[in-house]
Amino acid sequence: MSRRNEANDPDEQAFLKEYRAEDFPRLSVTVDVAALSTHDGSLWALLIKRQNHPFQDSWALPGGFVQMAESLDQAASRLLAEETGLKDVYLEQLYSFGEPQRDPRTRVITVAYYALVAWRQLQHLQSEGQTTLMKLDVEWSGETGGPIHLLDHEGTRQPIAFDHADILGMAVKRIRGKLDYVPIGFQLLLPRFTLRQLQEVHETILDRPLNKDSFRRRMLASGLLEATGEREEDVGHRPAELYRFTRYSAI
Amino acid sequence: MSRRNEANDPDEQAFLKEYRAEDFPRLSVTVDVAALSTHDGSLWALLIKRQNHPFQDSWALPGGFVQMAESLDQAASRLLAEETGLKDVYLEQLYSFGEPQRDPRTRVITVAYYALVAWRQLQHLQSEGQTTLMKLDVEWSGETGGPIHLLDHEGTRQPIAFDHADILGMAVKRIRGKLDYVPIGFQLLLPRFTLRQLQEVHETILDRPLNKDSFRRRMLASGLLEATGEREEDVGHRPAELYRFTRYSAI
DNA sequence: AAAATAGTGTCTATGAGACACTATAGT
DNA sequence: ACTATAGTGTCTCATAGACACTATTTT
Repeated sequence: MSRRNEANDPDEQAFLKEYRAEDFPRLSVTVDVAALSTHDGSLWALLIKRQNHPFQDSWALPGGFVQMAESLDQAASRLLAEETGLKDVYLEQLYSFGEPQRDPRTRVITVAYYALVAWRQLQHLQSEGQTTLMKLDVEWSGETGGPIHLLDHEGTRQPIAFDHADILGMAVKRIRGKLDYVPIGFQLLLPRFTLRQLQEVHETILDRPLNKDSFRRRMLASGLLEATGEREEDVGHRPAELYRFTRYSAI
Repeated sequence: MSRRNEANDPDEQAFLKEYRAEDFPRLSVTVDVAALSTHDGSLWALLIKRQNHPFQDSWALPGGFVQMAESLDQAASRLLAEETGLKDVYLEQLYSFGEPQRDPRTRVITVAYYALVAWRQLQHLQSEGQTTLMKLDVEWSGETGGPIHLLDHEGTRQPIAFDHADILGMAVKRIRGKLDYVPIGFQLLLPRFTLRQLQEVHETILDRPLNKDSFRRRMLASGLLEATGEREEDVGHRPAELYRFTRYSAI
């Protein structure tokens, strides 16, 4: 971040004293987080059932108001932790949504974030009734974009609050594009993983099969993987080598 | 956009009537636009000299407050037109900046946009004193990212207001990444252009030389170019074919 | 031994870079 | 004719996909 370079100008001090923030339009800013995971060949998102109007009983992303003294990143991290208990996950700003009527209560602009979480890290959350994991039904291929649908465990479509279907669609579009040149697949796996598991994560995100040989070569040539010398256990076939990410980001 | 699906629930109507927006934190939201162009092997940005504190006499991006009834995209388009006269340009949301102290007056979150404008379209603006074009000095290569510096026509560094050096840096990073798979180069050229001009735009954005043969093949194979049958004139060497973009976005 | 997946070696197709060559304008 | 750049043809090299083959575990 660049920093201010004229902080002690007395002229400026006088100006700031006279400045009245109320003279300019002020509106609400929220942060919403699309926390995504992969499991069983599908993308899943963490959602919260709305208890109140508007969109009562619809499903919404965890999120809330940005406080006056916190940055947007801090707000995203705080709100995700407060509403779902998730901490220390890969979190990145996605896009800001600001259609005037997106919230019927008042003008609210939301800065959307997405998080990538290993499925195993979500298992203990699933028991708590407040937050639920739901499968994403993406009707478009590639990076076309557009809203997605939510499917419950029986495969029934569930209603989504506000424009959160657009936010989730944007998150899917973003991670599909990013997967080609940034190793985000690791964020969806435990620290030690097999190449097959990594390939499954990629195939789930991209929603298309990948060539096994080429995928192996590409990953090993990337220099981002490190063989641990350990192997899978109890797998009913030849066990695969376990790898780790050499620059496993602590976040 | 998804739309609301429960608009006439009387219970919800009652709820909305009781809702008081003042009960929640409200802050200022602005939109800032990094309008970029290419010329003479460099990237240029459109800047406005600040007349008032804070950052008096520093250079700032065109921008301003989002009005209550307009979308973010509309605000970006309106503010760019109001402050620079530019209309109908390629405009896309970039990133939202919300460090608590980024504006010393009050808490302001800005949704940054970037615009791509052909150099020729900027020529008539240059005479007006209020807005100025300045060369971008990007100290990092590739998509590393980071703030940039402004250079005036004599090559002297100029001060940048707020965190606008970060916004400009983010814009450069974004268009470098996007150039590989989205044909944004056309936005920086007139409707008819030669392959050499298109290559120069790419080289300027990426800040590295590109292979001529490979570039030609790639562009012609993309299916996005259409030969017009016309040729350059008065060029002092064999004139090149003029091409047009087959899906020239009207925006 | 059978089943299942891990992992290797090799051939081929494709695209990028390099380079030599021809083409066509102005001077 | 000379200069400068446009545009073509071809060779090589790197990488992805395809496929055959071997390796190693559980049952």
